[in-house]
Amino acid sequence: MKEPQEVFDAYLAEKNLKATPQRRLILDTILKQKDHLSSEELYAKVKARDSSIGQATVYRTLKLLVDADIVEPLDFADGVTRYEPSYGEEHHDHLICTVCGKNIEILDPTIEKRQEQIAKEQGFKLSSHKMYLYGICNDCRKGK
Amino acid sequence: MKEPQEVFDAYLAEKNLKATPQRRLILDTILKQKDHLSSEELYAKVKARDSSIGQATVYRTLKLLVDADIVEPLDFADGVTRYEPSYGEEHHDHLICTVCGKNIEILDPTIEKRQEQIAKEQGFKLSSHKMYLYGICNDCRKGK
DNA sequence: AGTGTCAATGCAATTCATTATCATTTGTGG
DNA sequence: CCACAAATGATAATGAATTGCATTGACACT
Repeated sequence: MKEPQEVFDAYLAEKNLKATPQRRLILDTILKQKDHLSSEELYAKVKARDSSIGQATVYRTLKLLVDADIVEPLDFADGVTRYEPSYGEEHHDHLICTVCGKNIEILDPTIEKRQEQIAKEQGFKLSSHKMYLYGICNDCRKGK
Repeated sequence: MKEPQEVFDAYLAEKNLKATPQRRLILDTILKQKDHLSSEELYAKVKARDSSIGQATVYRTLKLLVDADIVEPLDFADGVTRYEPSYGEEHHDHLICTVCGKNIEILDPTIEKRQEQIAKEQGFKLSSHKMYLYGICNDCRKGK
């Protein structure tokens, strides 16, 4: 499989956009991260490596990465959009603790299959889906 | 079954809050609406009936209605939160056409059950969930 | 009716994430 | 190496949502 960086370069070339050091650095920073980063957090990490980079560039690059299917936006219902690398990763959904913010990745074939089926029944060609389960985790329930 | 207005009154009474004409008017306006309204749109409709009502009151009342489980917030990923009456309605998810914006309400017991199960397996007490299926509807595929 | 209390309101101002503007700099294909 | 479109960083602007505040209103008790 191709490296994410190569995929990004190809995407940029195809769109007649430029491969700049900033863009490379931003992608590299996301890839190095296991967690789901908000653009704010990402900006902080990027800035630590090159303090001259501006917020706007981070936002702009994130958009490109999402469009290039290298990164996926997540909505944990706390007002900020988070991102995770998606290129080469298996699709998964999220189970989120609304108290501590902990989140667990889930993958359930039963659900995935039903989703496809439902869409077909309605005459839709499914292109993507989002599923978020919100709840309170064990620790937070005990911690009361 | 009780009327939504009664439920709201009961909720307000329990919380030592007041049943004001503005609040009643806002709830009434939502109930009269079949579509999913953003607070902006709701504000416009409310203002048409009583031009003295302020935006903030609409926001504040929506929060109360959500808390009272009379109304449910929806997130169609377009930056604005929409609301729909949920009291007395069966829970459902949404299948959205990314071309024309059409959205179909779906309800699938299989998925609902699996969601509960998954949460339990992870030690979570599920409080809510969101599931959105995005695709292209029959009409829009033909219309090409 | 008068008064005390406290929530509710409308307005304006504010917050916060995200986006647009713009002058300047920098890749990239020729 | 050049020309030029695209990218950048700084900053201003946007837009949804929230908050502060002075005023108003509702209700209970006298």
